[in-house]
Amino acid sequence: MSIDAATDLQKRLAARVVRTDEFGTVRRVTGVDVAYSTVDDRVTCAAVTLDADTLTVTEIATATGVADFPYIPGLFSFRELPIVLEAFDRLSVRPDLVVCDGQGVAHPRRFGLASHLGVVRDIPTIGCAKTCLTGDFVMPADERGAYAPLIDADEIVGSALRTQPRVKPVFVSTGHRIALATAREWTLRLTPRFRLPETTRAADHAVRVAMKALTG
DNA sequence: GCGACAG
DNA sequence: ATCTTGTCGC
Repeated sequence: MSIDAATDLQKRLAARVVRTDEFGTVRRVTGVDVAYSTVDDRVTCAAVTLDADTLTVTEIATATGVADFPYIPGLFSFRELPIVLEAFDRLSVRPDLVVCDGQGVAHPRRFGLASHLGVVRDIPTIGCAKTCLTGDFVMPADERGAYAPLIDADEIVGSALRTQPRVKPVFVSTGHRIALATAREWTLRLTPRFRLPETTRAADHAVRVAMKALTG
């Protein structure tokens, strides 16, 4: 896939993103994360499902492959989505919500990894990134739950959300089938103790374990 | 042209 | 993303 073709595809698929709540009771929430090998060109993804009430792990699925698309800011999903889909599709139970380690519509063409995954699998997704890709924001107050709008081209595309006091905010945005305010609520619900959502932490941990099993 | 730039 | 030990704190 060429840069131009990927960009064109994003523009077309971005029109399918739904930014309002379109889901019922959330019983299971899945986190996905990808890790890169240092010894070869393989990438591994872990999709870890948690019980939404207890935040305990109920299922782990992993997949390993080769990343053929380069890392280009703005075209990130073309690099990670293939392996993410492989791991996600191995889950025996379809989750009600997915949290991605990356942006949703807080993206130059409003189509980050979370939106891409949400649209191609038609599932509610949240983008929760550790750093900002595009847009401007003022630093939210230093208290859990404080947030500031992330604005790009005069449009609110996400929120800089403080999940814990004295830590940097995370960048939350609609992935697919969820409103921004609801995405913030779920992010807070998933961060009772740490900066990042338990889903992301569980996926990060699982992918490291899987990666180490391949390497040593 | 210059600076910015998810993981 | 990854290269990377110890160390501070609950």
